[in-house]
Amino acid sequence: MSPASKAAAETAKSQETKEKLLAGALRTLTEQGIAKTSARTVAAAAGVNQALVFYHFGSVDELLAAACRYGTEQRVALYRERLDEVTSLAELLAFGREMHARERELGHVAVLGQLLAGAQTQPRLAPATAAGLDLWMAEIEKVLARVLATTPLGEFADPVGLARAVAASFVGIELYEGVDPGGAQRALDALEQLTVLVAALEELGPVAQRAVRHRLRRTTRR
Amino acid sequence: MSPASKAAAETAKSQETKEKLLAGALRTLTEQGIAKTSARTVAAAAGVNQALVFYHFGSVDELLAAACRYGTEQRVALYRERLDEVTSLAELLAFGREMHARERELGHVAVLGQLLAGAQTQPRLAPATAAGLDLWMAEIEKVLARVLATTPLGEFADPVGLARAVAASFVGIELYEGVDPGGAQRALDALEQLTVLVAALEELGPVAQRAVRHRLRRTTRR
DNA sequence: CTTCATTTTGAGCAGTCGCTCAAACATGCC
DNA sequence: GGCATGTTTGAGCGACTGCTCAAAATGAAG
Repeated sequence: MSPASKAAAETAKSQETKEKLLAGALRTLTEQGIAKTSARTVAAAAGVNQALVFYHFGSVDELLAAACRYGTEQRVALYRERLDEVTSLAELLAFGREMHARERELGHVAVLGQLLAGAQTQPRLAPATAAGLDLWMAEIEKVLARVLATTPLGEFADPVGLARAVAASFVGIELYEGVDPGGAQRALDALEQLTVLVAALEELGPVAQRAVRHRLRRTTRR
Repeated sequence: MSPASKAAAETAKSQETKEKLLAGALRTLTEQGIAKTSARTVAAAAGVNQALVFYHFGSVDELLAAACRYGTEQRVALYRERLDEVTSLAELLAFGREMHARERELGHVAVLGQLLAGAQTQPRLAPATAAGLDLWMAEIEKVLARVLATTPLGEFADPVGLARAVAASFVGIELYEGVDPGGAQRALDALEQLTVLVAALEELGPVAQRAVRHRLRRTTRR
């Protein structure tokens, strides 16, 4: 019986092979890229027969979609407790630096980048990629909402939109790092400097803050 | 004689076919994605024989590299004079919005995204992609340097790093737009709001500015 | 018209792709 | 043991890939 038709009744053996394939897919996606990620290469990385890809997942695209969710869930679970401790912009920046350094080794963001690029022209990949990103979004939103609540001008910021911007920009810079590592580092430094500038507003006196607030309200009123 | 060996002596006919192939490559890359961009599909889009790809460019990768530079040069030339008129942050934002809307139709940024993702695992694509992006970087740097010079706290910003950040983030958000258009729009809105906040600093009095400057100097001194 | 370099063509090669399938294997129930 | 269920395997199909090549078409110089 093909597991694609019946969602229930997953034996332990089946689940084990599935996870081998998922891990193999992530490894292949990271190390060889989506161009060289095929049923055969993934199966080889997982140490199983290539026909199992279709037995357990139905198609390569569905395997990749499942791998995207699988990998993202792993990462989010890995970072969640640390993320929950973040309450200030400075802590968020520190966390971002740490995560970037770790992800550069592990290459999971590159996986999201590969899938995002692939989804542009293969609509089947889009839902899974969006879902994988949404897992990140939800976490970032929570942290941003918390951090913004403690910022004097935070009321003008949109945590949802900012979370999207942060995640998407992060993927873009990660991709850029592949062709120009030095330039990408400089981009990150510049963004951090910009964030510090925004954070500096916290130390402004009430008069100056009111001036900024006025300006913001004026431009927000479209 | 294969044009790959001799750079000079390009007849008019040869150049015409080359440009057909370059335009075909851009169209295919935009409409079908890098996954379905092959010698045959590009040649079909260009209306010529597929063997000409190898006669004129030597390989598919070199054709894509040339197409990246070709397309980017076209776009930069298209926007340069308008970019030269930009002198303030507000004008830069307006230009960004206009360019984003136009590129969303034409899809050239998506081409850069496709190549950027492809370059992660196909090192041959990396130099051309980086070069194509550098053409943008140079223009953005010039504008940013001009805009920052008129901003009170601009001395703390790095035009080179910011140009990288802007371009890379733009590509990331453009890719994200493919899987979640609404989210991408919200991301852009949030970034614009953030920029407005920075711009609001221009209206601060000298005392408040000195406070921000002090804070910046302290964190910059690592 | 002949000559000759340049450009174009269609056929073809070796390799990879997603996917299918019948047959072998494993495992627990009677 | 027989039997049924679920899992794994290797071979193979048609389609596509990058690329080569001999032959045909082109067009300017003599």
